[in-house]
Parts: sequence; C-alpha cells; structure tokens
Amino acid sequence: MKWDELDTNWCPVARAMSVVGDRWTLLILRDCFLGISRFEDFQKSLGVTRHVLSERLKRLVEAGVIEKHAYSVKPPRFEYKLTPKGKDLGPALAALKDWGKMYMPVRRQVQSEN
Amino acid sequence: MKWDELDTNWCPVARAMSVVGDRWTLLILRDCFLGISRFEDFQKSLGVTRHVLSERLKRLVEAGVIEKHAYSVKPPRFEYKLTPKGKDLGPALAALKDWGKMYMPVRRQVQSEN
DNA sequence: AGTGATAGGTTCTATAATAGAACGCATTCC
DNA sequence: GGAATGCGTTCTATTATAGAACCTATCACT
Repeated sequence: MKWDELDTNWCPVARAMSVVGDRWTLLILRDCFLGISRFEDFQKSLGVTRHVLSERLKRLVEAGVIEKHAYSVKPPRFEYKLTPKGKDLGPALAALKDWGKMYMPVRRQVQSEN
Repeated sequence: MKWDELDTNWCPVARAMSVVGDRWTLLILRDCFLGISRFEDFQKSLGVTRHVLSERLKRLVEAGVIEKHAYSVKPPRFEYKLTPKGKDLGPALAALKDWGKMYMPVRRQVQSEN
C-alpha cells in the first residue's frame, strides 16, 4: 500500500494512521488533552514549524478529530478543541504514555558546547 | 523541541514517539503482532520501500522493541520477533485498532481509469 | 557448470516532506 | 504612529521517502 492510501486499507490500525500517523500529529493531540488550544501555544509547546502545524491542524479538523472555532471575532482569534472522536483517542495516547514511562526513562539532554 | 530529540523530552508520549513515531513503524509492529517476521513478508505486506523497511527494523532492534535472529545460517536467513518491550505496545496498537474500527469505516478504493 | 529462483539487504536518483526564517494581516495597547 | 499579539502563509534549504536497480549467498534444476 501507499502512505496516502492508508484510509482505504483493510486494517483499522492503518486507517487510524491515515489520520494520526504523520509526524507531530499525535503530539499535537497530546497537547489538546493537556488543554492547549491555540496556534501559538501548540507552536511554542512543540517547536514544530508553523507551516507543518497549520497543515496538521487543517487535516485534523477535516477528519473531525478537532474543531476550530473563533473565541473572538475582533480581533480574529481561534481555538482548536477535541471532538468526541478526538477524545476517544485518549486510550491510545494513554497506552503510549504508559509504555513511554515504563520503557523510555528520562535522559538529560546533552548540553551543546556553544 | 526537535523531532530527533524526542527521546530526551519530559513527556513519556514524546519519548515513545521517538521510537515508534516515524512513518510505517507502527504498521511494521502491527505486522509483528500478526505473526509476520521476515523482511520480504513485511515488505510485501506493507508496500514500504526496502530502504525504509531496513532502516526501521534496524532502529527497532536498537531500541530493544524487536530482536533479529538467524533461523538459518546456510543460506543466511533472519527473523524479527517482538521482545517483551515490544509486546507491551500491544495495548497501544489495540487502542488504535478500536478507534479505527469505530471511526474510520472501510471505504473501497477508487479504481484508476487506466 | 550454468541458469533461475529466493531471501535479505544496499545503493542510486527523483520527488515529497519538513525545517527555519521571513513576511502579511487584523487588531489592540501605549 | 509605532510596537506587540495571534494566526497564519510563503519562501528556500535540507532531509526523508519512493521506486528501481543492483549485490551476495545459497539452493534447485538441467
């Protein structure tokens, strides 16, 4: 199969990956679960480029995983919130969290010389 | 943060993604759970390029998620098997499977004109 | 002994995705 | 009339992935 045809795959895991399998997507959703909802906050939290963040949010909205709505019209300001479909990714994220806690111990980042 | 520094992140989900967050990796592991163990079989099952498959398997072995061992020396033949660490990704994959079943209905692939 | 098949890769080039910085717009604050 | 904030888009450079070809070792057949 091809990566951009995962949505028609027989396997439900593959179909799930067609929505949440791209780089950064699952971490954006983790941030949603932590209460983050604004573009700037996702960007600061993750360090993902604005370009990619914009593209991922658009995709997640299209897929019905999150919703975008204006919390202010003047000035125009938006927030992204999990839909029920998005909230139901909670168990998957929780399982990844548990696994990470168990098997991926925290290692201090090596400080650069400069 | 940067994608290749996820392993030092404070968040266990991010640290998990440092191992299983790359394209195709979670689907390779799904295949492992389905009993697939050989290079050729992963490749046929997923359609991933041999280059990427090789790289992902190497990474998963390094991370201790799967083990490579020879099941024949003459001719040299190998199989990849889940370690306990890898088997403990079962709940995460199961959660993704459930979510995919629930929210991503099977759609027939549109047939090409040619 | 030569030919083809099988398994497990590596190497090569072309294309697609991501990184990183800059820019644009609307609005508010000073 | 700046400067700051929030939410993006656009641009170029670098990295990752796709797709095909190639290599090695062995066996099976003729």
